[in-house]
Amino acid sequence: MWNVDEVLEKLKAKGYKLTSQRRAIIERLCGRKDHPTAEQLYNELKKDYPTISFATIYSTVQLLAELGYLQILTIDDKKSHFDPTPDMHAHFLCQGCGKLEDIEIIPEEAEKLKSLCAHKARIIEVFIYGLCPECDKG
Amino acid sequence: MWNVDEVLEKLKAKGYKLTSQRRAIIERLCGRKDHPTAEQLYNELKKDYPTISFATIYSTVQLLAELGYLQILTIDDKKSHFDPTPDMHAHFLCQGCGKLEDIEIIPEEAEKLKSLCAHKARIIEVFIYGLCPECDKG
DNA sequence: CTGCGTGCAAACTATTTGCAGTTAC
DNA sequence: GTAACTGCAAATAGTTTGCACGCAG
Repeated sequence: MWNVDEVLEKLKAKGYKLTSQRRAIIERLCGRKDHPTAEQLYNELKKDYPTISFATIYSTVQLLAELGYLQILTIDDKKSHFDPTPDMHAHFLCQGCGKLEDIEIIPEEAEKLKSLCAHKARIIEVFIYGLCPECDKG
Repeated sequence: MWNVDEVLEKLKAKGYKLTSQRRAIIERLCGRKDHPTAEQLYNELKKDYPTISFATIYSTVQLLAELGYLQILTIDDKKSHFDPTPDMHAHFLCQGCGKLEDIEIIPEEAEKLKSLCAHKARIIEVFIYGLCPECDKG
């Protein structure tokens, strides 16, 4: 898992400006295990940055995705979820309650998946749809 | 791979009406190896059904997804692609040219993926993003 | 000082929805 | 006959964009 300074270094090295908004977004994402949407981030950041905008959030998040620090998940067809954990894992979406969870993939398995594809694979995503134990009961 | 009659039977059995539009959409999807978008289907169907609407296409496609005859792919964050092939396989999206390809997964591998998840898995999707050989060259 | 980044609002676009007319059964 | 389906148009909502201002380097 990356830390804030590491990402800021990289941004500087690539010639991007270190604005307070970018810092705030990176701090907000650092170490998270959940998968916030743009709206969620916006609401959280608004407390400290009342004027922050969706434009800034989307642009920063795209920047982080390009640098490999997060993935923009399209598992939910309504909105994007941001996943700041770079090591490969699968995602489970409960079709009952909409809960989104991480599922571990052993590295060996991940390697096999990568080798499936003759082309140069940059990113692999595994999405599993189903019912979580609670929704399965009801 | 399913055939048209099989799907029509199932619809009838479930109490859905067999309209000419549904028939046309199912016929149009049967045996396809590509992954058309709603717009693509719309343009193709317009030739025989000049009054067909997106509402009908979307609703029929959702119905087919519920019955397990196709998957609605969210690999492309702009629009949905419909995949009428029910056997499990991965999808590759070229980030250069946007080309969408099937990647085979051996059944054994698919089973392993399913067992990753403690919950009841209905659908598994594997999306691989990268560059196709042509785009990788340039 | 210079240009990248931000914030606002407007634009965009794929998909969904309401409703009146139509059709399968 | 009647409930389900269709087609149109309008609504929806997440994301993107244009532009003027502000701030980092």
